Amino acid sequence: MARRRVTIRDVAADAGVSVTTVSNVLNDVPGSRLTPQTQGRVRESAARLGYAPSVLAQSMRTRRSGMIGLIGDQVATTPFGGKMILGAQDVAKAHASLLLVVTSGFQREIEDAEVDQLMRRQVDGILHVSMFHREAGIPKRLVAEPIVLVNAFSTDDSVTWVVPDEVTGGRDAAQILLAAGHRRLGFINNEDDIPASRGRLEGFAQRAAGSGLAAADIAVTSADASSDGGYRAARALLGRPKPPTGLFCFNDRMAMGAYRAAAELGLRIPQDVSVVGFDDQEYVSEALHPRLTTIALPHYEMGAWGAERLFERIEALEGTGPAPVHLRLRCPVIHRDSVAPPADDA
Amino acid sequence: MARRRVTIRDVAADAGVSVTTVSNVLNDVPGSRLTPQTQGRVRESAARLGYAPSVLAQSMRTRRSGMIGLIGDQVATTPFGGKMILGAQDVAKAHASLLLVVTSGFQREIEDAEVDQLMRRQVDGILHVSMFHREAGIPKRLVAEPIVLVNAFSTDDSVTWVVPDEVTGGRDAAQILLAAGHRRLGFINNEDDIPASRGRLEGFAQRAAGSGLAAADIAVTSADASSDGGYRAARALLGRPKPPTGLFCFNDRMAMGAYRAAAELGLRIPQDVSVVGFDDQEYVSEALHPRLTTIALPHYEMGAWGAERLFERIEALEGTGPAPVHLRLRCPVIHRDSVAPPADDA
DNA sequence: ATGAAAGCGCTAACAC
DNA sequence: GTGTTAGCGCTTTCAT
Repeated sequence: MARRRVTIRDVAADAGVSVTTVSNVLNDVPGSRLTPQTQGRVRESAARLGYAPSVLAQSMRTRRSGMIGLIGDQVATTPFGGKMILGAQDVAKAHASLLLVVTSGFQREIEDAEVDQLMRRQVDGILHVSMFHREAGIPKRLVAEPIVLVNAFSTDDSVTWVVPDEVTGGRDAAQILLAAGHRRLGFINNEDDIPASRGRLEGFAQRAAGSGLAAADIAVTSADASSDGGYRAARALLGRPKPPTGLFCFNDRMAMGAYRAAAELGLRIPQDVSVVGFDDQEYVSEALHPRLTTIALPHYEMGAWGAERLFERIEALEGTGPAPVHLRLRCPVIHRDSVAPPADDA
Repeated sequence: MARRRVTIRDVAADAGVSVTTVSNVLNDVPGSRLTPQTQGRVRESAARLGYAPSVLAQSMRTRRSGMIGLIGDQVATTPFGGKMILGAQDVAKAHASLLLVVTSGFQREIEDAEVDQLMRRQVDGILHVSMFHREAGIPKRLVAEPIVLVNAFSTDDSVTWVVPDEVTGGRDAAQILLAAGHRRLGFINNEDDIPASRGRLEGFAQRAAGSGLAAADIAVTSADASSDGGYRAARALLGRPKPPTGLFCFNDRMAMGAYRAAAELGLRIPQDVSVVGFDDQEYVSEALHPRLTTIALPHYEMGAWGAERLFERIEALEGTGPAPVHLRLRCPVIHRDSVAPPADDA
């Protein structure tokens, strides 16, 4: 991008005014009273010359780069990561900012180096986004800088973060099944002990217990969070003497396995078993047949909310910004075709 | 990120030398002969003070921002887009550069505005990446700037681009089936007339015809490129009197539908029908049962290759860069479990 | 109502 | 071997 740029000087010369004036009219600076004629002349020159201010030079003076850094563990590669990026990007755009995206790949060393890069480029703030809901420490150099955690939380209360509300999600899943009339529920959880599995279980168990169901009618198992894991667990669960008629799966992929298990057992969905997934994963929940009823993760919203909070802190420049906020964002229920009332003889 | 930065001046003062010396040491400038002692002192001061040069200031002087712009139609959101970004990012990193990612959402107006943003920020070059293989015009303001098209081609020969080699992919798909011994082939194509559907068909037809099969034994249909579309087409195809034993689907999602059709028809995969997909879409090709044999799209590689070419052009600064190159990148075959020899009585 | 000039942090001629 | 200095393109006091 070498070609000689048009600078503010060129415009000034062309309009026969000083650079100050050009700057003042183009940024319509509050205190300055320019005659309409001058303004007109300047704008006309700028337009005719195709002048576009150098953001670099501006940043240098104003000490605001108009960029926010987005550092993710792997975020760019994952289908969900993209949504968070998009949310952040849209908000950044509204604040005349751009996103500088870097990836750390979970390694602290790389993360530090990337953070370094971002700082050297004077980003105005940092969005630290995680691929999956987890706890995250923030690099020591970043405390005191504007930063917000997206899809991750911190035990350090001074940092702002947003995560999905897994508990309510689990509760909603149970509720969908209960509302359809199911009296024997099953939950196939992820065997990894992570916030998502813990939260979804908590919500599910809470709601199920609160429904007056006998403990024997609430089955919880866990398996590898994959299609195969879901298949095996569902196979076992649905093969029991009095199998659940309403099945909640930790995620859509496990639900995919459950579909296969049901088919092999001669069980139709939703006539014989109802299934609820989680994640609303593109190309799977829609592609399954029947289309999967599921709970969506609010990725776009988390990205957008995080960016919004970040700009708040940035724009409270120098001053003491707003107090840190922690948000558990509601996971929307997506009703599709995999839930129906249980068969009468169930 | 307001906090007073350590500048080169601070280091110079601390080390008792001039800023030039600091600059020379830290960038180990070729022509300059510094005593080891000076070097040591400077480095020590820099380290102790935690000095990190301002990339902004550097860019201003050197007229290189160390950033490349990545503009995508929707790229950040899609699972494949992430891979391209990652490829580009890795290469950028190797060139001490960062990616400025913007999204145009297919609207020319927005694209122009975003490009504008990028230019104003003095990106060193632009990667124009498409969500799916297509033809793309490049914004008029960008001719003459370093730019390369990723996953898109241009009829304008002066621009460098890279796309997947769909034809060879289609040929490979046919080859997999043929090699397994199938003598009745079917291809469920995407009904949209796009480079991917055209190319895959061309390759498939070519190879199939070259195998000596009777035209009657080569069935080609097309449908909506979704799970449902695949289902319907497969249902029709496999329901024929002498159905194909080897089925190639335009993409993995259609293959997903074909699995369902086969199941309903009482056909086992791969014993009764072999299936080959395309795209190697995460979470679907692996999650299907049996795991889907497919042709992968080289997204990461396209991103990386494109970035590499871009840096070539950028680094051939001012001089006449290398001639534009056009590449059709081979799509790797992923052998999994959905292909087997046809049953003897087939 | 407009302009001169300082300076943001750095690099690169050019002196010494 | 090392230092002085002039910008890169812009914003912002402070004069006038």
